Amino acid sequence: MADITHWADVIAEEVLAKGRKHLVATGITPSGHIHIGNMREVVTADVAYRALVDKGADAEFIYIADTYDPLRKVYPFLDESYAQHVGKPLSEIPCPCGGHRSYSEHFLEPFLGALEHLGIHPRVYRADELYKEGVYVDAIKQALIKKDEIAAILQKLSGKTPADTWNPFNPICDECGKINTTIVKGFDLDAETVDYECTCGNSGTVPMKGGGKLTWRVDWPARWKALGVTVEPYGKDHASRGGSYDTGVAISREIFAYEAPHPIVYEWIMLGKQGAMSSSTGVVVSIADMLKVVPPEVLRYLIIRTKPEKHIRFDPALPLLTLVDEFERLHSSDKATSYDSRIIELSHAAGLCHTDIPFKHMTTIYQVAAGDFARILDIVKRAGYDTSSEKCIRELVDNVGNWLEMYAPDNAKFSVQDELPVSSAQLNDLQRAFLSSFAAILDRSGEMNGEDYHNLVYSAKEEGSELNTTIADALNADPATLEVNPKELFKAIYVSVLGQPSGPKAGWFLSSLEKDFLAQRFKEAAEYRP
RNA sequence: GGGCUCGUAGCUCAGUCAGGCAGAGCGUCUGGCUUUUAACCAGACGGCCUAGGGUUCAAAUCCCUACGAGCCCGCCA
Repeated sequence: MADITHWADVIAEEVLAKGRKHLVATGITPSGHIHIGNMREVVTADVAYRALVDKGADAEFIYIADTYDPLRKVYPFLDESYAQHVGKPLSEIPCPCGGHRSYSEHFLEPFLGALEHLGIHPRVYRADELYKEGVYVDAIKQALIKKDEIAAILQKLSGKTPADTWNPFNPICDECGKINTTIVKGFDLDAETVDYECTCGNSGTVPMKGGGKLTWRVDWPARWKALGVTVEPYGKDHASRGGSYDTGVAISREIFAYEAPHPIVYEWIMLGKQGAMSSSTGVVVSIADMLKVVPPEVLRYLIIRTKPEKHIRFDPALPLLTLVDEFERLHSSDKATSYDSRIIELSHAAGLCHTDIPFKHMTTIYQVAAGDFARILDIVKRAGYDTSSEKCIRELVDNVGNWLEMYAPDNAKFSVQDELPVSSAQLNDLQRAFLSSFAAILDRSGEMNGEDYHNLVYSAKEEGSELNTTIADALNADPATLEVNPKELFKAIYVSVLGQPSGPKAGWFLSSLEKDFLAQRFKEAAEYRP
């Protein structure tokens, strides 16, 4: 097999063939909790951007929050009082929680936090600010002048005739504040103003600067031109023939004399067995929810390893562990192909937290420490992991804790019992002898790591070993005929500590607990005879 | 009614851009081993690359058609 080129590098090569200077853009409307499909959009854009930079392009990456779009309806998560705000630009509506300066900011802030989390650092623009600063004024003039041409393009490509009163510019009414109830009556290119009438009965004049917004199908190409966008990913909803990319290409070329950006069409992310994520079916996972359980690198990996035009299936239960394992294995593998390495490299973007603690191991540590961060940190230190970045460990701990709570199957869970479990009464003589001998050795030994514990348990069946000899003495048995099944020994450990017959991999598990606690507990269990 | 994308091992998918012996991980099976909340090591099995046609010395790859799956579009991102 010849060397495989990662899709991001393929895109970068195609784009570079058109020129060296590039602007990768992505945009999302913060009308509600930002959807996971949008995560794919920004990760895709970020990766394309990084690939371009890696190839020596003079590239920039921007994110535009469409804060000037009107609120479409009172979403289920909104109070009924929001009915009065339907039709107003999101940036001009009060925040649902009262803690942000506007409605759009309420949803934008956590999303920007998520971007930071994922190591994605675009220059952020807010559409309302761009309009208010006048960035769109030239495009607005062109659109107003060439209204009929635009209408003709829309009609030709999308097949529907715009209404007589249709206009590419939607003024914001001074009176009711709405943007979707106004009709343009005239404009003045020198004064840079637009006259309108509103269905609320008001009429007036607004400045082109911040007085309204271009309709979506015109806004998009206007933005390409105004900002110089050359690469942009978008969901397949825009990719239909006659869809907004199609009309955007034509409007951009014919009205604004600007070549449309290189398209990257991406597919949706499907959730587990529930199928496509969609707000109408209620199958929705917010980015915040996703980041609660998935380390950011793994989420990037999930998206980066799959070509944009393919569905991604994401299952947050056990398959998540497989995904994390796969990532970690690839990450530390020395026989990864150049293709694998490239995927890891792109997943592990600059500014992203990375610890060397396996997710799976953390599920054990977390439960041993009952979620207490200070104790977790102690255990992690004792296990010899890198603890230089407490922040990274904190993130992993939060992911694991949330995963255990939200998605982990029961058989992945356990809890260390504060008191000796009563089920210890069932232990047989061999198990008791083992526990007391084990405890005695622990008392005398220094710190032990996972492998030490593992080896120590197995030494019980080796004739002549300290543990074997002690057990034989305790039972008054001949070491030569002593039958020791390690399985029973493990069971004794789990029963006395967890009150259940099985548990996490013993080495890791025991080394996560305090040695003195173990010695004490094993002694109690060995002597417990109700 | 139109359109977009996908179809490769039991599962999840690389490989298609740029044609050159059919690939990985997981699962399964076999052997080894110190059984651990999906142990580890070694190996094997596993494919009419959805179907049919075309181009070519050569097709999973390019072209046409059909079928299957998912989704989008009627100015509302």
